[in-house]
Amino acid sequence: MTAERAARRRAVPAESVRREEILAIATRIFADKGYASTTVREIADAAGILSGSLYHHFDSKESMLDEVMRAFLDGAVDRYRRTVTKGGDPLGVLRALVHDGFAALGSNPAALVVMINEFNLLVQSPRFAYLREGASETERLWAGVIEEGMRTGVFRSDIDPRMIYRFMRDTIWISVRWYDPDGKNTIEEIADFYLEMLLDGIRVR
Amino acid sequence: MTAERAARRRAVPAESVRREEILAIATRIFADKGYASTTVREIADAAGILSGSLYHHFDSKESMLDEVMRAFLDGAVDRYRRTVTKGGDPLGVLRALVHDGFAALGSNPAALVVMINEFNLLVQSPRFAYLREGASETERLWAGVIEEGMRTGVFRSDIDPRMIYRFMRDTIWISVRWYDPDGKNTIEEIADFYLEMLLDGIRVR
DNA sequence: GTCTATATTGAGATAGAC
DNA sequence: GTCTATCTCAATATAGAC
Repeated sequence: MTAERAARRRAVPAESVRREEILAIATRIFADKGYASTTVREIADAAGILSGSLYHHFDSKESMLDEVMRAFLDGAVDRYRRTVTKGGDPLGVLRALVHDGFAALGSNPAALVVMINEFNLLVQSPRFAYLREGASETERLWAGVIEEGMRTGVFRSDIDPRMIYRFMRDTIWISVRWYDPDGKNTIEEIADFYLEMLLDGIRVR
Repeated sequence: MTAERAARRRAVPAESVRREEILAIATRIFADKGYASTTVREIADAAGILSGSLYHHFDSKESMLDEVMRAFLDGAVDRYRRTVTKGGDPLGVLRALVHDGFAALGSNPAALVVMINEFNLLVQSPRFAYLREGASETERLWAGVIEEGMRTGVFRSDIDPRMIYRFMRDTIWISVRWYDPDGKNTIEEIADFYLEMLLDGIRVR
């Protein structure tokens, strides 16, 4: 009942296909120009309607951003949770997590660009507090696997596991800035290149 | 004479200490809130003056951003150029470049945050075309060293050198988001941790 | 679900006094 | 070098017709 009441508070049911179209358009423009520099008029233009008509679908410009971020973060954290719950040897689980991260990137690059660009600004606002929670849970899941690998002697333990986690998270996420879906490497190949580099390094021994 | 004429075209000589103070303040606020979401009134407030008075020092809000980015990028590229010109074995040069990158980060974290956050938006504007040139020269310098290392058999050559470069550049730059100048690790220590990870990997063999 | 028309606010920037 | 006062424009959002 709570969900039903929440849905009624919106301008229109969340399942509308038109709504999803507009949201995808908005995400792309947010990614290209930055959220603050995007005007509702631009979004409306790209959707082929007038700016006022947007407010039939959404409460505000901020609501659009909110939905995009929530959906993307939820999707990513879900993947990580499932992978860690499934369990296995730390090396295999870490490999799977890296592939999860790149898969989330590939599933909606524009949404990830927006999240990376706006994260620091948004976590300061109460409305976007869930971003901090999602980031915390992700760190717990990833760092836990790295620590277990250190305990069982699979990973070297002379570097702070949380620092390793941060370097990994940032490296994977930020690659969305140069990743080209139509380029010569698939997202899985890039994930494997990264894993090669991460696990064995670039030096010949 | 050209430089003198250019200086006169500005509102006030570029050497003014007050000017540099205001620029540092603006940089910090740009980094915290994003350039587009920062108002000239906020900058003026933080500087203890009224917004109109800013225009005695700067032509526009965009001019402030321009000066910050230009100074930071020039400083970084200068370091890289010097290091590569000095030469040496590829492994040593790459180590030095990584330390250069982290040193640039440490020299002005706020400016780097602004550059990372606004880069994609700004390179689209003619005024900020120099960003693209700086990025290109950096890529040429770094990728050249990596390629030489591959030729001489120091680095593995089964991964595209430009992909290695991108992963490295992004990983170093983006760490400014969690780097804490008052934290327990110095910027040199973080650089060494990163080099350990990059060169030999995290897997025990 | 979209349009017309408009209310309202807040932004960057300027002119001239001190 | 800063302040007072203000211009001008563009942005989000709303109300009601179709």
